[in-house]
Amino acid sequence: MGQYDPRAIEEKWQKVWDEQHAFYADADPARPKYYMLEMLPYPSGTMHMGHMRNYTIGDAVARFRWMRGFNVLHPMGWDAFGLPAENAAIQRGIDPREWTRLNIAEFKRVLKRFGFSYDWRKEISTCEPEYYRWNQWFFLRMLERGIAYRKKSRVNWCPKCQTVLANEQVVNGCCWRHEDTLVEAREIEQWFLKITDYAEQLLADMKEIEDGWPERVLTMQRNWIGKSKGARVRFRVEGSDETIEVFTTRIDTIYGATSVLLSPEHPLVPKLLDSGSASAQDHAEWDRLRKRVLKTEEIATAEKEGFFTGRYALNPFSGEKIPIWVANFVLAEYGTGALMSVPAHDERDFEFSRKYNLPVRVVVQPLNSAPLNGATMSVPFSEHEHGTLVGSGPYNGLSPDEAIEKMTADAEARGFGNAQITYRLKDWGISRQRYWGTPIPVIYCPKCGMLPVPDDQLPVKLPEKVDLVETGKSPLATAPDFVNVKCPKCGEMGRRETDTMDTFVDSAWYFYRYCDPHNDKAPFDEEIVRHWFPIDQYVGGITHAILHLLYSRFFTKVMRDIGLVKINEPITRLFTQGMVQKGGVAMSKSRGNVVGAVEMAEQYGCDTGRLYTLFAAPPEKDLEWSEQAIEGCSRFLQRLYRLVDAQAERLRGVKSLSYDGFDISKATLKEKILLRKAHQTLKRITRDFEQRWHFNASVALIMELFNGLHAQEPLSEGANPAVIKKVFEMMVLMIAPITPHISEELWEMLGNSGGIIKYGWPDYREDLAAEEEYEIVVQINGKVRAKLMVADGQGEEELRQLVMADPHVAALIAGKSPAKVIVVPKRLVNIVLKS
RNA sequence: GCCCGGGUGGCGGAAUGGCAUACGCGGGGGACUUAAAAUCCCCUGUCCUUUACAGGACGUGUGGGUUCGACCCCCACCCCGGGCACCA
Repeated sequence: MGQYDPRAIEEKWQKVWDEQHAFYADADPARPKYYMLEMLPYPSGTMHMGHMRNYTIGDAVARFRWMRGFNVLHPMGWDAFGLPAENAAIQRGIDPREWTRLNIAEFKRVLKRFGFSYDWRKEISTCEPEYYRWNQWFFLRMLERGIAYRKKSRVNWCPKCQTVLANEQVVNGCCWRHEDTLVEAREIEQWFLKITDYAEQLLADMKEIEDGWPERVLTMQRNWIGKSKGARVRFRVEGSDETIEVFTTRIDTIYGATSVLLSPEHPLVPKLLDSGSASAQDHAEWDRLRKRVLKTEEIATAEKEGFFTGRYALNPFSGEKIPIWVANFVLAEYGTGALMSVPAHDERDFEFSRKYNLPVRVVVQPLNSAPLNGATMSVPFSEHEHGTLVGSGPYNGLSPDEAIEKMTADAEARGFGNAQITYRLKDWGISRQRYWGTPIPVIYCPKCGMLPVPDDQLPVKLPEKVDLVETGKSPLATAPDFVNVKCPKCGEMGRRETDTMDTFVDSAWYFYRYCDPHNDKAPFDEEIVRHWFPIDQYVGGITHAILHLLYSRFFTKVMRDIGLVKINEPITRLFTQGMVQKGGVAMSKSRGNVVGAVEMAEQYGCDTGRLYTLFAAPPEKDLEWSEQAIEGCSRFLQRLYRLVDAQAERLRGVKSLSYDGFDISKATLKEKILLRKAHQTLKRITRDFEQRWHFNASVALIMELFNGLHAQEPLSEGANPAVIKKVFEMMVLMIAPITPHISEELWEMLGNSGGIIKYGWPDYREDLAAEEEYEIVVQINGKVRAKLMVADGQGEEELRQLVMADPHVAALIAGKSPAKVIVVPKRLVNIVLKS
C-alpha cells in the first residue's frame, strides 16, 4: 500500500513530459490545430495563487484538446519591459536587465512547478533585442504608411520629479511620489499611432467575434470607440470674418440654441476676448478655467462654470444673434471644441443656462405628454423619439429624425455645415520618456530632418549602464553613445530619438511571434502563422478588456494591410476569468494577503491547487481562497489515490473492458450501475470542457463518480475486473486535464504505459449511458405527490396509463377526473385536476 | 446618470422550463483507538402535525405576469459588484 506523495509524483511526471517533448507543437497540416493562449505575465515579485488561475484554466483546456487529438500550440512568454524594473533600478541601483531576468527565472520556476503544458521552445521575452527589433520594424512600416506620426501633445509633468508621468501615476491631480505637488499640463512632441483610421473597422469587425467574446468586453470596446453620428455647423461671429464650428448630434434642435459655448482651450477665445468688451476680470476667469486640471473623480460632479465673451454668433438657420460663452465643461479634444447650447433639450446645457439665466427655448414638443414651457420646465426633454418640431421655421411639424436628415442636407447645400461622424477614440500615444522599453527607431539629422533607421540597422539596441536618475529628459538622452549617430542619408552627425515605446506595443502582437519565435529575417513566417491563426481560445483578466485587446485587434488590421496576414481578427474566442481573493479583496503583495504558489504546491501538491482553483467557483467568477476548502481537495485526491491503489495490484494485469461485442444487458447489476454512471459523467464533462467551461461542475461530477465507486465496495465482488478497470480508467482520464500528475501516476498504476495524452479522451457510448428504468415523478397540479420506477421504452400514452393505474396514484386522485395529463418521457407525469 | 453582471442552506456553489439545494466546506452524532490525529459510517433548509413510522406547509432578493409546471422566460422594483461617465 503506497501513500499519495504529490511532490514525488509531480516531479516524476514533469520529468517524463520534458523528456518525451510531450507538448511540443509544430505546424502539422495532417492534424487539427488548436491555439490556446493565456495572457503573458509581467514578471515582477513572486507568483501567487491569484496568478495561477489564468494558467490553470488554460492548461486544463489545452490538455483536454491534446487528449481530443488536437495539435495544441500552448506557449508562454514574458511581458518584460515596463516601469517596475526601472523603478527598482532607480531605488536600489539594480540593472533593469538583471532585475527582469531574475524575475523571469523565478516565474518560470513556478510555472514549471505547476506542470503546465507549455512548449517552452516558443518562449519569448519582450525586452530582448530579438523581440523588440520587430516592434521597431512594425513601427517603421507604420511610419511609411503614415500610421505612425508625431504631434505636440499634452503630458502630465511633475515639476519636482522633472519628468513626465503616466496617467496612473497621477493621484488626485498630484504626483504619486509628491502628494503635495500639482501635476502640470505640458505640451511636448510625441509619437502616435493612428488607430482612429481603423475606428470604423474595429467597430464593424466585432460581428466576426461576437459569438466568441464576452458581451461586456465588446460593449466596453464599443463605448471606448464611442462612435456618434451628427453634423458640423458653422456659426459666423458677428462683426468679424471668424466662424465657430460646432459638432452636434441634434441639429434638429438648432432653433433652440441660445448660446454658443467654447472650450477654454479653444483657439478663438483669445481673439474674441481681445477684440471685444472683455474686462480684465474676464481674462482672469479665462486663465483660471484654462489652468484648472480636474481630478478624474471630480469631472462628473464639478460645478459648471463659464463667462460671456462679449461677442455674438449668428445662427445660420435663423440668423438669430446668440451670445458666445466660454464654458469649463466643453471638451477641447472632442468634436470641434465648441458646441451650440440647447438648454431645453440637453441636460448639461440646461444646467448651465439656468445657472447663468440664459433663455431656455423649447423647439421639440413631446407627443406623449403636456407641452413644455421653457421658462418653467425643470428637466430638459432630451429624447429624440416621440417629439415634434416647433418654433423651427420651415421645419415645424417634422419629427426630430426627419429634421436631422433634412436640416443636415440643407446645411450642406447652403454651405455652412455637413454630416459628420465623430469618435471618442483618440490616436494611441506611444512615446514614453523612459528607459526600459523599445527605442523608437528614428534619427533626426540637422540637414535631412527626421529619418527612419534603415531596416538593416535594426535592432536599435537599448544601451546598457544608462544613468536613470531623473533629469526631466528621457534617460536615453543622457547616453551620448546612443544619441549621437550618423545620418543614414548624408552621413552628418544626427541625433537618435530618445523616447521609448509604450509596452502595449509589445503585447499587441506577441502571440504571432510565438508561432515562429526565433526568426531573424522577419517577425514571423507567414505560412506558419497562417497555420496556427486565429487564436482559438484566449484567456485573461477583464482588466485588459479595452486597451490590450483593442491594440491587438488594431495591430492585426495593420498587419493585414501590410500583407503579413490574411485575417481581420486575431482572436476567435476570449474568456475572462475572475480574480482570486483573500478576505474579499484581490490577492496582492501590497495588501499582504497572498498565498504563494510554490508554498501551496509544497504543502499540498500542485494538483491540489489546480483542483481547488477549478472547483471552488465557476471560472468567470471571483474566487475566495479558503484554506479549509483546499484541505477538502487534498483529501479527495488522497482518497482517489487510495481507492486506485487498493485495486491496482488486482487490475494491473487485467485487460480493460473492450466494447467489441459487449452487451450491457448481460452485465451484473454492479457493472451496469458503474458503467452507466461513468458514461453519463463522460457525456457531461465532455460538454463542460468543449462548450460550457463549468469546471467546478465537472469536478463535482467526478467526485460523484468516485462516490459511486466507493459505494459499490467491495469492488472485487459482483463485477468483472475488466469493467472495474474500465471505470477506473475513465475516471482517471476525465480528471487528467485538471490534475495531470496524479492522473498519470494512477494510469500507470493501473498497468498502462505510454502516457495519458497519447491515449486520449475516453470514448462515449450512448448505449452504456442509457438507463433501463427511470424514476418517474408524479405531480398532481404541479406538486410532487409520488415517484415510481418505470422501465425505459414506454411511449407517452403507455407511461400515462402506467401512472394512472398505480394504486397509490389512484388514491391521490380519489375519483376526480383529470382535466389534463402532461407526460414528459423519462421524467415526470403531471396530472391536472379540475378544481 | 447610463451600460453590463449577480442575488439559491451556516459558507463556496449545482440545477437543456420538469424531484430546488448536486459536489465540497463547516456543524452534529457514531465506529475504530488507552487517547488523539487520520480514516470510515449516519444526520444536517425553515416551520408544523405525529409516541413513532410517516406526513404536510413554506422556501431560490421583493411584487406581479406567462405556463400543466418558473431559480430559469416577461414586466416593475430593491440590494450588491463591476465598467463608463460633462463625448454635445
